[in-house]
Amino acid sequence: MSRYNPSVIEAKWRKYWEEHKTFAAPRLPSDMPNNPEGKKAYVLDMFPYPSAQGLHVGHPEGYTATDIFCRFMRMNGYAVMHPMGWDAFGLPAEQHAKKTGIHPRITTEKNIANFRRQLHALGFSYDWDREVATTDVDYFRWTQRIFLILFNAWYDKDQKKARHIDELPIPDDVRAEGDDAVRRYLDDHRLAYQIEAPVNWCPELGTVLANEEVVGGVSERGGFPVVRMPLRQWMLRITAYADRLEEDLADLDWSDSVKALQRNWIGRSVGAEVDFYIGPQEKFEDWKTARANATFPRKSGDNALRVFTTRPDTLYGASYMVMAPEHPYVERLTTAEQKNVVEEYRRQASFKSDLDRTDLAKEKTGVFTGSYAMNPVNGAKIPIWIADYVLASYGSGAIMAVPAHDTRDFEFATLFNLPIKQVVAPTKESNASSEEVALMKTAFTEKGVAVNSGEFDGMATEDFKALITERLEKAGLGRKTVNYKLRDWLFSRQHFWGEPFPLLRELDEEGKPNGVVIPLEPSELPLDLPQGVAFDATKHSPEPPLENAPEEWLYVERNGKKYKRETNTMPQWAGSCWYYLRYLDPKNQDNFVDPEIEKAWSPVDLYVGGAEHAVLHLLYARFWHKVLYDFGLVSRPEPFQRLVNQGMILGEMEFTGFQSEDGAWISAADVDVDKQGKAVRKSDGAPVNSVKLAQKDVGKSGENYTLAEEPTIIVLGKSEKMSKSRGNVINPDDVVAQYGADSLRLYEMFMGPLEAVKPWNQDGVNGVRNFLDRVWRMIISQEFESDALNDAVQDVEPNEEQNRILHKTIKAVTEDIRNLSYNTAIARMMEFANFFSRESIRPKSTMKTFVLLLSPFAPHIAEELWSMLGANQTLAYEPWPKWSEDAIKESTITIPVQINGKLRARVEVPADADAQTIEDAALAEKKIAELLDGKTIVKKIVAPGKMVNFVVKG
RNA sequence: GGCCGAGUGGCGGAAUGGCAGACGCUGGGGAUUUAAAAUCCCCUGUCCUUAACGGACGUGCGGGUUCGAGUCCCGCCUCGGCUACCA
Repeated sequence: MSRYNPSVIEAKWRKYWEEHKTFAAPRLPSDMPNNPEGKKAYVLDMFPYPSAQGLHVGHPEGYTATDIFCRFMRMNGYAVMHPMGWDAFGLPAEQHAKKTGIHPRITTEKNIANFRRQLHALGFSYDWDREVATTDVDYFRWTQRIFLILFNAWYDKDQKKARHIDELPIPDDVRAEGDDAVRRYLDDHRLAYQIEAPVNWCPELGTVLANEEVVGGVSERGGFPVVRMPLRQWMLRITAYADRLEEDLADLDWSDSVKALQRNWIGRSVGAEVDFYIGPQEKFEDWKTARANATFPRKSGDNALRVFTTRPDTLYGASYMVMAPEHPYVERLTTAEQKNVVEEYRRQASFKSDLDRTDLAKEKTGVFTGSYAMNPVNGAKIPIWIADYVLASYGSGAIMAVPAHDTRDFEFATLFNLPIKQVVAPTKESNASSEEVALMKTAFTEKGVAVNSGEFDGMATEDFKALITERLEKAGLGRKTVNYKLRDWLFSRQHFWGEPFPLLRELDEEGKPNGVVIPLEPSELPLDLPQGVAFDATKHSPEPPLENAPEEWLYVERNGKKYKRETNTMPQWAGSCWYYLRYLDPKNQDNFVDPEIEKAWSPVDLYVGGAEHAVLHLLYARFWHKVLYDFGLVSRPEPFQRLVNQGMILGEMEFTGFQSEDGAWISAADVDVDKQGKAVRKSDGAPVNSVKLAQKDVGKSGENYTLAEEPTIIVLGKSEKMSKSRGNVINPDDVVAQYGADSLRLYEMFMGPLEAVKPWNQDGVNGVRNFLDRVWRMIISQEFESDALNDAVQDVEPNEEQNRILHKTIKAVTEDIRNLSYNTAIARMMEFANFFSRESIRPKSTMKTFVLLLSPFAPHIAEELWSMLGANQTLAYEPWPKWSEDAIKESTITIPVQINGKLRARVEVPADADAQTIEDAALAEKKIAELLDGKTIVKKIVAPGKMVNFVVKG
């Protein structure tokens, strides 16, 4: 074997690693030989959804990055936990079942087998004995167990932690009402609770869709109509953890941008709740007196409409109020004259999807209820409207509108001719033009100084906010409140292919659920999905498919009572909320993870995955983890210490030119897109054809790409997301077949920084393959069918220069791996290979060290070269090479000499030369002397070891 | 609209405030070869200039700080991602 042949050596080494269980992680880090203090690295990839399409080049990007890190850490003596598994529940398998009748489990297992084969082919150092799939009954048994923990928990706001529901104090008045009231009270406080919530039902697809699967009122896939209808749903009380989820971000090694994303999503805002009086006008003063003698009530009561505002300082400017169309007070507050319009408006609003309602392009809408409220601070009588720009699900579902200082209210008030009253004046520091503000041309939303606010005039916004909140609180009219954008988590899906809820719903004599829900005992788990459920493509109701489960599964009798199983299933997120724990102890039959093992390996030291999971998955998993933490089931409050998002890999750069019907080129600058999304000529709207161009036909002029032949014709050059429809998808299997897995791994890491978005370039794969070929030739003899080392590889000590280059390479590669700067690490190794390929004597020890450096990146070729260099076992646990600073030091260095900051010459000086020596050398340089002749040196800057700069005059 | 990120050769990209463009791709030239593949060597930011040399300009735009700015500060522009009436 004289030529580098990846297909042979890659298969060989994969087999070796598998047979020797080279990458098996020990039960505990300290179980590993020579690791008494239990140094460990838990390195985790976001596990994939095993789609029918198979692996995509985006997957190996993150997986290679973590694999390199793992291999590096092993060689540094760490016990490494590096598992892989499958996030295998999901709608595609269920849709496939509807079309073909094939059970989702069969489809899923087939897809997993394909993914597993593809990942194996890339030589990742996973401990495959720890593989889990969220669809395994033995796995979701514990997902169900954790759900029971949530179900049996309430959140104690004082202790700021979850506690068992048995410890929830029951108020006396509730207890007095009897067992049923107590039961309802408990259910209202559980971390898992039920509500009626609208779902997106798509009759055509026969399924309920998530909000993100509905675009513009139709399904994302297929474009079928979607209707919203209320359905009983399970919710998880993630909002109880909002503050902790936000605060605990501080200690995590995550990028600021992901932290910011999570903070925005949680959306904490501090403000005040304020009650506006809506009772009979003559009783206003009585009401105020009553309120002043009591504390601010938990609920507003029938005589008041509660609002949330972050700007209580603008209370004097409230000129109307708005309720969400779904607000419970709407009916009561609608007068007889307004009844018809209000009802019609509510009906229209109910048809609109969340997306339609938030379509900002659209004008605001709303109707007057006919009623008025009284401003608690000045008794002003203001009209109450309903409008869908106010959301029922945020704050109290109603607002006080201050059009002078809120852009949305301003728009609405302008449209409906409602009064606009200025109560905040801009200061000198304000960005807004005071002229525009004075002319009421725009809302002034910044901080400023109070005006038209009675006794508070002249106060700065922040001071006024604090003061008025305090006054309102004393008067029983309001209180300081914190609100979150984060909503509770809708945790049920009307799908078959998900974890069944371990819950039973009690039935009354007529066989209807009576509202009592009891959990299964842990000993009754797992609750598997039933056999023999027909996959019906023509489902006519949004009821869950499990409603059609066989009766022996669906109905249960217990203590003489009849129960029906919960037929909703859990969302796909559920399984991914805790998989990192199961990997640690995947076969445990008594617990989801042994606490000793959990404690030893936690937390995940490095977690790598796509940015699309920066919010939901990570927030949900952190939430579950904190619940487990509150119950002492995990040892740390946060699961993922360091997080890195790999950037997306785009398709190859594509050039597009435009031609008119007669074949004449049209510059892209003269092409427009018409309403149908078709390209047309700007001047006359004539149709235009897009033509794909080869790179050689394209040139560049200034900022623009142009036709090489006709530089006046501008063409478009762009890299797009890979997609089947665009036809620019790269299949990793093909790349492996053509170049080898090591080349694919190396290329993906060489493309650029891990976190950057980068376009694919097939020639680049060829480039790294050339590098591996060169490394091979550097060490292995090129003689036909020879297995020998290259004659240049000899058992000698490296000379000084060779040694310096070796140590520089060790240092650079080591530091780059620590920073995950793999692209530059590879560049340094290329320089090494370029240098040593030209050396006629290549010390064997140097070659061996280099092979170790290369091994995390290209493990197959490295193992092969390692064995050719004389080893008889894997290099996976060889000590990582160390560098010596002394070896790197050069005796002389070249220093740039600048005059007025411009490079004019270079001088050679001893590496440790002091400032004076360097200055003298610079002044002695012929060219510098010439340039300085006749000039006055105003200043000399000498940075020893770096540079010299003379500032001159004249 | 808000938040985040990015603008450096033909392309991907490199550069603790100190020699801009490492490394790779592409393109060009040469060596080797009967020829090709493979391999090896040289050149490859723009402009001016030379026999050789040499010089000017150059990191999206405009300012600033500094002896010195791709890097720091202020103001813009463009592109990408996320988010979207959250009171």
